[in-house]
Amino acid sequence: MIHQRECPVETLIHVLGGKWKPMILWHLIESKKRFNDLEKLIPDVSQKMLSQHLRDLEREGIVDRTVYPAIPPKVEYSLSEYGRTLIPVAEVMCVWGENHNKRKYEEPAS
Amino acid sequence: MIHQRECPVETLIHVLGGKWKPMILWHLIESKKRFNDLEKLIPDVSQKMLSQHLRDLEREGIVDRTVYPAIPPKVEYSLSEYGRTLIPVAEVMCVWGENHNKRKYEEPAS
DNA sequence: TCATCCCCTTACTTTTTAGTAAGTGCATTA
DNA sequence: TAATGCACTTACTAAAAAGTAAGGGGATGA
Repeated sequence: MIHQRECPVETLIHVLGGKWKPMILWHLIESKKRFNDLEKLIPDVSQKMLSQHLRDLEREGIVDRTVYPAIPPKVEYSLSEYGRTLIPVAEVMCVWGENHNKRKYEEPAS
Repeated sequence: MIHQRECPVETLIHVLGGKWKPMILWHLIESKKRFNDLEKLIPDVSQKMLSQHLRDLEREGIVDRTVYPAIPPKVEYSLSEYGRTLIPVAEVMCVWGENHNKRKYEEPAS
């Protein structure tokens, strides 16, 4: 039975690969956030992209969305239990990325 | 001194994020390959994308390109020493990605 | 009464990425 | 003489991702 639609590395890249997704997750690691909070924390993101990426992450099970029936609306986004399994992966990626940036921008002559 | 142009997770995604890059690297882990070999190993890639991705990876220092002055031309691509530092990162990504694919395609009811 | 707050969605445009098809150069092979 | 092999590049088209701007709905505060 073949269920694997793509290379697993690509799968992860697809999950994390939106322009703002790493930033969104970064902020959600710290604590749950409201839509408005994320807008302020990620100054250049548009509402459209923020909601699109949040929906993507929700669909993948990474992010939980909690709606409080109130007016004005209140919605909270948080990293799901499953989403937390991404943290160590992101850390490894981060270390490599940091080193790569250093290599590119700090030691161009090496 | 601020040299960091982007979030390091994005940096890595950018390096690995072309449609065929993970596949290219996967094949180069095993052994060096010629352009032609890669074309055969990755059946759906076009020559244009293959050479573009190889040039990207070369520019980032991941892949070494060796030209043998012969006719017909002979060019070999291999993972650089530096490129090998990506292997453990890719492994971690792979494990998460495999699990995610399983979750999506094998246990949709959970 | 009007603006404000919150959490979005929709329509449209621009930018980025990928795909398609054809062409290049030179030696060897048929 | 013509086709083949290798490693590409170029011009053009299509598809995907992102950006921009505007709207909506209903309570609350000025």
